[in-house]
Amino acid sequence: MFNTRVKVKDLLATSPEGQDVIVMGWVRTFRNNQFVALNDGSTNNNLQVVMELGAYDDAFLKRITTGASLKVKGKLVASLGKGQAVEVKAESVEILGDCNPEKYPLQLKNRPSLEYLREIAHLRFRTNTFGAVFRVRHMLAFAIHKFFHEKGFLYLHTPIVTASDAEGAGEMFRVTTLPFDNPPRKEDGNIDFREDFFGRATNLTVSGQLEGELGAMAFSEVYTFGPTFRAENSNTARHLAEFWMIEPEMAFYDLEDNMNLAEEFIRTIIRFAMDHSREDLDFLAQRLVEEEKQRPQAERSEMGLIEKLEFVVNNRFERISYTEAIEILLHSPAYKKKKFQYDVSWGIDMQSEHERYLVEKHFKRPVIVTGYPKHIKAFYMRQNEDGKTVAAMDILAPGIGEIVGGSQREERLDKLEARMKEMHIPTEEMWWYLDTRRFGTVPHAGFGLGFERMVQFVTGMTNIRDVIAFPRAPKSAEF
RNA sequence: UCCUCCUUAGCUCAGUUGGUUAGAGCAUCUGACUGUUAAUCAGAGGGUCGUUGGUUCAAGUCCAACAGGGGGAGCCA
Repeated sequence: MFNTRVKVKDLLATSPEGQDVIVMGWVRTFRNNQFVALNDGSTNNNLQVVMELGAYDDAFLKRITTGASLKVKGKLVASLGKGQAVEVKAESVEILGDCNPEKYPLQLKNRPSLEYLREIAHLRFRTNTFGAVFRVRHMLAFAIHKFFHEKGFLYLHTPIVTASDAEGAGEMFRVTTLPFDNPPRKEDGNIDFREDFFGRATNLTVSGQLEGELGAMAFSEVYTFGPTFRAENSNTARHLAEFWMIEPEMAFYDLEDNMNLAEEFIRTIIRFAMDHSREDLDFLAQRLVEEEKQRPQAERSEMGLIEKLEFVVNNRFERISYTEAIEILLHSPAYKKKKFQYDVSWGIDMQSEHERYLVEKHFKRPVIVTGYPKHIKAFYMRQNEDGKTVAAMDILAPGIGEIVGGSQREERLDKLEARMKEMHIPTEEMWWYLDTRRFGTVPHAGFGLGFERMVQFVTGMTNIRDVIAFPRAPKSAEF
């Protein structure tokens, strides 16, 4: 019976002919004991419900407070007021849930800060900003599945709990059922994980890539899209301990195929969000304009949010080699004026300041950098003929830095094993991974994309904790 | 983890060279008004100044430690 209701978004797009409607939602504001701005999360726009003066007693009217939930039956009519095209003339109003205004922490007229809203993350979805952010997040997630599905990729669910093999992607969260106070120990004093639930040490996954490669060796093209965990003590606006990552892995792809896919992927999902979440993106763009007004002129961005997204959708990404990137940095005015804090030379792992210079100052667009020195990259990346570099590619985006990291994988067993030994990665434990190179190996490639960074880029939100529903970060796991 | 800044009413913020009873706007409450659009108008209540310790005749104000948060860096997605 609740499903006889019509969503606010649909009502606002309906031509008013006095038809009977049922609408439910939460009160945003209540003016003049007559006008309820009702919101149900389907859009940031509120539906105006008009309650006839004198038709309700005072005690009832006092219960219609910001945050209270209502069921309204009435007629959809053309609005007499100027702020909206349609409104509902109420015939009955039922309060589904009261909301004590003296205790309700979300009084929207107070313009609460993002930091405050983070402390009430269970309620922040009811704000326009977070309403828009999470609808856009949803639209991007949907676009991602749509993109890969239409290309014939198989959605592979890689495990959340993994054995502690050397994947080398960062600090891990341990998964165990052993007692903390007195765990079983081996003779040498170390904890005996043979006694643990899985009979070995296990952790939360830091990447689904290796398992993704196994899938690609049968299905040709797969992708994973799931939660990923890093126990790094990172306190920044672009790191989380729990985040969502998209990792496609493709057989019969070389590095160029990989770049082409990554670029098409990014462009396609942004286009999709612009086509299907335009209202929310316009709202977020306006929010950014207001935010920028608080900043000094020099720190303001050159492009608005919509312009920036249009630009990315309509322009090719710049593609340069690592060696060219170093050359550009060495010949840059910033380098000559000693503006960089960290020195530049071939072989360095580029710092944030270097990446930002390339993306934001030199090219002013997303940049794909390829051919990194092998000593700063992972063991599984395909070694180039020069003996110094690997077939890696990073996509750097304005404002957030590295958004994609990928490579063509080393498919040659001898080269891969030699590299693993050099990097002290135990080949015995990785027998299952090496089997793909033993039995019908093929050239293949893939990349990883941090979903929250993508959402940041599209929504313009500067703190990653504001684009995930319940952020997990050092010293922070409320809700 | 490092550097730096911040923490005053429910929220956003003022608070002078340390000085008597800590302020504003909004929110909330009471009343007025009633086609409003962040409604408007009048009035009221609301504070252990993050915590602990120190300096001083006197601390919101100075010092230290700790906690939480912002910005930047490292690690990375």
